[in-house]
Parts: sequence; C-alpha cells; structure tokens
Amino acid sequence: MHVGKTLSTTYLSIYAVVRRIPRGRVASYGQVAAVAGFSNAARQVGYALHALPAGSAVPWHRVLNAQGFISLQDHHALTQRMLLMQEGVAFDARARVDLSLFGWRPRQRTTAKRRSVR
DNA sequence: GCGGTGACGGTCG
DNA sequence: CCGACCGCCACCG
Repeated sequence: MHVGKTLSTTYLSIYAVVRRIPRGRVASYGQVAAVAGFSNAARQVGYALHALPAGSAVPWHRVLNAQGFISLQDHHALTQRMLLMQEGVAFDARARVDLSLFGWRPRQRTTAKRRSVR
C-alpha cells in the first residue's frame, strides 16, 4: 500500500488498528482513533481510510460511525454493507448495526487482572 | 498561507 | 430520541 510519500505515521497507525478488527466485528471511527492513540481525531480516521488504495488488505468496511450507521454514501455504502453482511454482521430495519452485539472489544482480558470489571 | 470541507463525535436543549 | 452546535485536524484549491 503505497499512498504516496506523504503517508504519515498517523495513517499507518490507523491502518494498523483497523487491521486488528476481527471478522464479523465493527469499530467506530472514534474508537479506532482512540486505540491508535489519537482520541480526538475521528475525522482523520475517515480521511485515512478514504486514502486507501482499492484492494488494500485493510478491512476498512469494519469501521462505522459511533451510532452504528455506515457513513459512506451511494453505492459505496451498499458495498460496505454487503461486505459486513457477508461476515455475519446484522443490520436492523433502519440500517443500523447494534454495537453492543457486533462492536469490537480490543484487549479483551480473560486471564490475570479481571479483577476490576469496571 | 488561508479558509472551506468532511468516511466524526460529545454535548446540550 | 433527535437536531443543532462546536471542536478537531489533514486535505485541497
């Protein structure tokens, strides 16, 4: 993936995070930004994904907005929805994904300090 | 260099 | 629950 010499480390960090989203799960732009270390740069995540070349290994379709809606327009939205449905992600009648069911939970602890369950 | 824009999001009424 | 407002920050003309 060679977007150009201006590709910043910020974008690379964002792509690295998106690549960690497992199949059948989705994350919000803000969540990706936060995990990448830029908690208030949700918009930049959108820009970074927009800059991805076609056929990239980055699963850009697993990123939705914080409300569980697809932020793309027109046929791009349909493409994203199709890709997600192929992975088993369900959409409700309003074209929304229930993040409590399909939201990605990174660093899911199972051993060690499972003490403080928030 | 400046201002408008946007694959966003938290807050407020 | 929903719309209106802002804050954010890389891009682009």
